[in-house]
Amino acid sequence: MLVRAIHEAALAELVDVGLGQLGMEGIARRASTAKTVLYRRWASTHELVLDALAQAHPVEVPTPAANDLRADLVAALVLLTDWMRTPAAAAVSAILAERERHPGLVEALYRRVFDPRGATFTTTVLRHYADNGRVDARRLTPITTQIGEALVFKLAIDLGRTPNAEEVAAIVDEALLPALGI
Amino acid sequence: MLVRAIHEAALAELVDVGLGQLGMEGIARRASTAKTVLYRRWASTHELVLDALAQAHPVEVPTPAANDLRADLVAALVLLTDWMRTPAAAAVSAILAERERHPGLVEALYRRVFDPRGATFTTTVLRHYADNGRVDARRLTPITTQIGEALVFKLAIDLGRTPNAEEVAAIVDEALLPALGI
DNA sequence: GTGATAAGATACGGCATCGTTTCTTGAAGG
DNA sequence: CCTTCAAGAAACGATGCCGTATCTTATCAC
Repeated sequence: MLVRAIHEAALAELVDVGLGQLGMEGIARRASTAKTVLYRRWASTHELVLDALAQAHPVEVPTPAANDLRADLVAALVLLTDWMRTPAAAAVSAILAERERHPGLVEALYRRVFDPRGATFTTTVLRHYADNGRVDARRLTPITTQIGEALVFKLAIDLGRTPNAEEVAAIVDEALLPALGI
Repeated sequence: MLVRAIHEAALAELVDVGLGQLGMEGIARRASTAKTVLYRRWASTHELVLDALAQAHPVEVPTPAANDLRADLVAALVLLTDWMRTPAAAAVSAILAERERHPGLVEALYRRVFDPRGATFTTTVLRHYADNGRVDARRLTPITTQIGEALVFKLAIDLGRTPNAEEVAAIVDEALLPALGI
């Protein structure tokens, strides 16, 4: 489908040249179409990108097994790293990087893409175990629920690549579980 | 001094328009000088920005008191949040955001600005206490030494502002100290 | 006072993108 | 077969940045 090709081209172009250099001309080139076609449908590159992200494959949701906290946490964070390797994630990070310069775009991104998709990765797991009494609910603070994601992001920045399964396991063992009192 | 004004203008312009839109023309406008002056000294906007960052005020170094681990960790992270509020930090984040698109620039940034400045914030403190035997040295892994910084960055992203002293203290109490076995 | 140097202003041709307009091509539906 | 509508191609004037060249002005050293 034409629209699908344009969506993919928009995200790929965004990742390649960055939000600051993103233009209809470049997207049209990459999609092998004419920019007339783009202007007929979208008023700006920002709207086009938001549309592309809204149509992108949704993120998988962790399904806790309820009897192995450590494995469920690792699985949730591996889901996160898997998503981080998708083109959509690269596009999202290119947008979030420019939060200061385009606050409206970031806000629209949350409203149209993220908010309709519930909670974050480890939070889903942690709430599940807290409901079962296997984790002290008082330990679930705005800090502790972010440890896993925070370290995944930090390692991704420092290493220049997304953490692998062993590194994710180390995050769970060395940082997350201790903070839960385990 | 003229060069100083140009350096400040370069960083301010970078933060305002982003690395993708950064141009000599804009920097010259902001510094109230002529393009000619810039081209006489610097070959590209990237070199100019690197120069500006190398000249920027260096980051303060934590000085552990050696008898209060918690207070020293909080102080180290507060130093980090203080630095994050400087124009230089905003410029650095604008550059790191485009790591994928300008790897050479990021590499030069590390080589010319960061590497000459030793270790990170909490690491300095943690190594100090490990040397004194007050912290189990085996607990100092590539993961645990990054917990503080990782959560400061994550909170900064999620909140859209740099964490305050109470939030930093919560990071230390709820995540960092437990991971150290305390 | 004179000479040297850099700041600063202006203009240049070249080029790319902007958003729009016009026209051609092509495929589907009746 | 023929009509219709969107895709696609090409060109438009406008704008702005590129990097350079030219010329004037201001500030020093001597």
